Amino acid sequence: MATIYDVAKKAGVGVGTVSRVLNANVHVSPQTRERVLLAIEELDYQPHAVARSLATRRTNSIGVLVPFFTRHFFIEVLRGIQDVAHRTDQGIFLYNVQKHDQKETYLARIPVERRVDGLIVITLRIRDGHAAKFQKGKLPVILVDSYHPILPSLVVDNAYGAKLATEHLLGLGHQKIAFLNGLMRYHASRARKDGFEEAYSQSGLQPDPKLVVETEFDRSGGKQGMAFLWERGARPTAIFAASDLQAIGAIEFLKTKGVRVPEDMAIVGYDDIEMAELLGLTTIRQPMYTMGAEAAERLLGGLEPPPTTEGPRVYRPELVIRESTGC
Amino acid sequence: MATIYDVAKKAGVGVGTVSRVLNANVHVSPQTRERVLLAIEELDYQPHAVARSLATRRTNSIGVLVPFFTRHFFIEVLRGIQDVAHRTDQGIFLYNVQKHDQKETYLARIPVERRVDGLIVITLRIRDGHAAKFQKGKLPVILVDSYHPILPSLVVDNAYGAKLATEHLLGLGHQKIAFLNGLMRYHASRARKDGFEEAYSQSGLQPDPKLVVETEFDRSGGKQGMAFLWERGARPTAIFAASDLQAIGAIEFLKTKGVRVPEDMAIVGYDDIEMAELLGLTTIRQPMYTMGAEAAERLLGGLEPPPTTEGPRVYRPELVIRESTGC
DNA sequence: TTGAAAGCGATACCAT
DNA sequence: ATGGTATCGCTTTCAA
Repeated sequence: MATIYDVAKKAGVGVGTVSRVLNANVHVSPQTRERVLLAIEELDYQPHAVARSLATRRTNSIGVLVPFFTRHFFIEVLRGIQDVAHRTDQGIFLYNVQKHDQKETYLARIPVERRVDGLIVITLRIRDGHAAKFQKGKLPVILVDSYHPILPSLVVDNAYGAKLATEHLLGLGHQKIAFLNGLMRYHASRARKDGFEEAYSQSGLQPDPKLVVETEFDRSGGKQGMAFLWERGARPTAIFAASDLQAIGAIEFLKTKGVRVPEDMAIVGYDDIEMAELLGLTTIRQPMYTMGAEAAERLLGGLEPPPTTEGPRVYRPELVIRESTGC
Repeated sequence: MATIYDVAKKAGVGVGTVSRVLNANVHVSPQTRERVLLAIEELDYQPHAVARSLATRRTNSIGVLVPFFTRHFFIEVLRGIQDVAHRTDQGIFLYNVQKHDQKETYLARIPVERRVDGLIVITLRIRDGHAAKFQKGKLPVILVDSYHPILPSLVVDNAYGAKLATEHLLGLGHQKIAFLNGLMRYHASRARKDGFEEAYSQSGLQPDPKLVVETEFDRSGGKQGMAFLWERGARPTAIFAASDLQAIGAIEFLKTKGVRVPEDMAIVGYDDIEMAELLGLTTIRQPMYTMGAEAAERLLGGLEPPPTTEGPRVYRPELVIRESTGC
């Protein structure tokens, strides 16, 4: 494999000159540049990325720390990241977290290992200890769909999303709306609860606590949650589920009871996964691609100190109306 | 940031010794090892990955070149790769191809840039020129769901998959089976056509060419393909679609015609995407996770010269029977 | 067992 | 404008 020395020798110049040509440095005469370029061509030379990184102290790549369980969300965010990364000629280093301890080891290692110039953390919650280290350390970090007061964060307004969904249902004339929320240990669930209640109170109505249940965000969560409500005797006319998967699970359960959507029951999901469109599920869409792109842009653009006081960048989700709410 | 020199100084030893401790080299006395370990601890030292790579000429990471359009397939394969990569402490460098020219630039650059120790190419077809370069060059490559005679390849037996699907339908008594195939420029489509025909001929029947159509692998492809057959007057009793998305598109079209699945029409898809389970779609499942894991294992395990004569490793897909074929 | 020094392949400063 | 050389942070001989 040819090195910069081989090129220099072949072109009859010093390595410094070759480097200048490589880096589009102005201080090189057209003739020499030509000679160097020729030598590069003949040797089929390409600079060694690792050596270059060591010298420049830049790796030209960003790390993405991601939990695999958020497939759809992660894929979309990743698409956004990838687009701007590619545009700016940056590589993407993937740190996937499948088990909890992986997160810890990664978080401890990535900053010191310095294999990447910056890190985007998706969905994963960052503890104060790590946050402080990041802030002190020189590795820029940005959180997507996760929030920490001293780190730049991009979050979605969950309360607003829930409010949108609930208002939509209330606007349709529904008064008995079941709420299949996620578990309260997730911040998203708590925020969505607020949004749900706010929509109700603004309409002058009261939500029925008997129609609220908390389950896992997945399909069986929705199924079980709905079953639980049903057994309990609840007979809502509409459902707001905190995830599309929960909504789908609920629909599955309802089907066994002969309840049709949307004829007998209106339903709104959350996430706008691929299936939502297919099933005609009204849902809340989050700007995942945009968040990924903006995260990458901010990471690459400015490595300014994190704007601590600024608070997180908050994105507004939108309501996507489909057949499941009978329109 | 602490370097190995800081550690050496603090421990009162040479950098070589520190390096030996770091790399679990035997030639170091217990006492010195202790001292070094202590210094490392106190300085919170971690070796600089880039510098280490330059010295060892190993990056401890593998590249994954992937087209984003094969989302589900790619995600599953990636999960397999990630599992073994993590186990062997390797990083994953993601090269995503969204536009065609990206593939070319990546393929040209990755080998010389040497940012990774090996490369896994997913689904993308490799031209002879690149293949030859890879074979000559020192960067090990392995193809998943793609085949090139001089490169190690992991492929799925598409003919077999199609045969399984068709046999299933024939076994159910269907004689007029529509085949929504992919475009013939894809190898997969050609192989599946073979499998489709083989199943027929083994059963002593003849497929009706009027029931075969080639479309894109996506949902609208299925919709349009089915519409095309329908307009043409075709009235099959069953459908074999070359992708789940095509199957779903076909179902959507059929719904507009009042044709119910599976009552009026049996249907088999291909891929076993998430939605397939949800919709109760009988389909063909490919061992994606396994292929990813094996690809990574082979890449990391042996960097032996690619077994040219060996031919590709062929995986057998399996039939997953669900409600859409009325069982 | 250990320390010193020579790479690894680039960049960047300092002379010229 | 250009060449020479120190430097980046580590590994790995080579002596001692």
